[in-house]
Amino acid sequence: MNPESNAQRNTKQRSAVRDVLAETEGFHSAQDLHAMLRDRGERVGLTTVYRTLQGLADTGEVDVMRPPGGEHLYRRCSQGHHHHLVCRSCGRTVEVLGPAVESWAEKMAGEHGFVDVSHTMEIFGTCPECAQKS
Amino acid sequence: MNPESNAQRNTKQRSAVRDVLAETEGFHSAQDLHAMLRDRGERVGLTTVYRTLQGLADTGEVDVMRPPGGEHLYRRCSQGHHHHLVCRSCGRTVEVLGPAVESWAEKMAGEHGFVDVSHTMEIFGTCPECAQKS
DNA sequence: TGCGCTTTTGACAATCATTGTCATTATCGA
DNA sequence: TCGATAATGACAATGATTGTCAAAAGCGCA
Repeated sequence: MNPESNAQRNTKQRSAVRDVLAETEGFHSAQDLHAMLRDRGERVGLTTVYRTLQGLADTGEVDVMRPPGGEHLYRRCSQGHHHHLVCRSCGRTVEVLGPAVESWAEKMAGEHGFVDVSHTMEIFGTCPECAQKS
Repeated sequence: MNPESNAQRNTKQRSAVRDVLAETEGFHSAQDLHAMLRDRGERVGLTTVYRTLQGLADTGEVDVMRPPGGEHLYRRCSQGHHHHLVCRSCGRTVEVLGPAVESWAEKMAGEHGFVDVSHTMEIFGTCPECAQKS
């Protein structure tokens, strides 16, 4: 009956996942992160990694990206909403901010009576270096 | 050795897939479309549906959406770029136009020197009716 | 129009990320 | 410290998508 059920317990595994996320740059798949944890000697089950990431994604602590043709990629989310500009050749990622986009999305949703709104946006392109190579 | 190998042959199956797409509104999964084709008496393999959809997506004839937690959804692309407002409960879809978003994406990409830019955006929320039910 | 090369098809198997299960373990509040 | 309860993790299950390859169909050319 607890409305704000903060039943989030603080476990070693959860901290471990947070730690790797904090110490790595860029996006990584759940399986990647799992492998990193094993290399560090942490003993964390793959299932747990998945569930932890889901939880973190729910609370907005991490970003999730679903690139075409692949696994979900996770990344420590710098607080605040933002989007990504991704090079489709080398995978380089640039964070971009677009307050205008945020408010536009909200407005659109509002006009149609939608509530509890979220949105995803990704920009794909070829970065300067990759463009030069071809 | 043909550089522009337009080796696209015109088969019954391909037309059939195009036809269902043309005559249905909204998004449908590959499996959906396959089922519709069977109902019509068309004899098309599931594998072929997948491959045809991929091809159509490559040429930009159809939209692809990857909602969280599910299959890919395909839709005949109404010419012109647009985005979608999707109810995460009942799946209802509303098309929304946002020229501002388009140009913003282009500008952002340009500022970072990215070329050959495309982008995806989806807005998720709960539509008025579903919100009332809960 | 008929022939042959090449693409396409389609049934089935294989893949693989993600989720479900459930007994065991660890955490947190009292 | 103790007990209720959430979290863990090994494993199985799921299910969409892709690979395979022999058989069939399209298209260009004579």
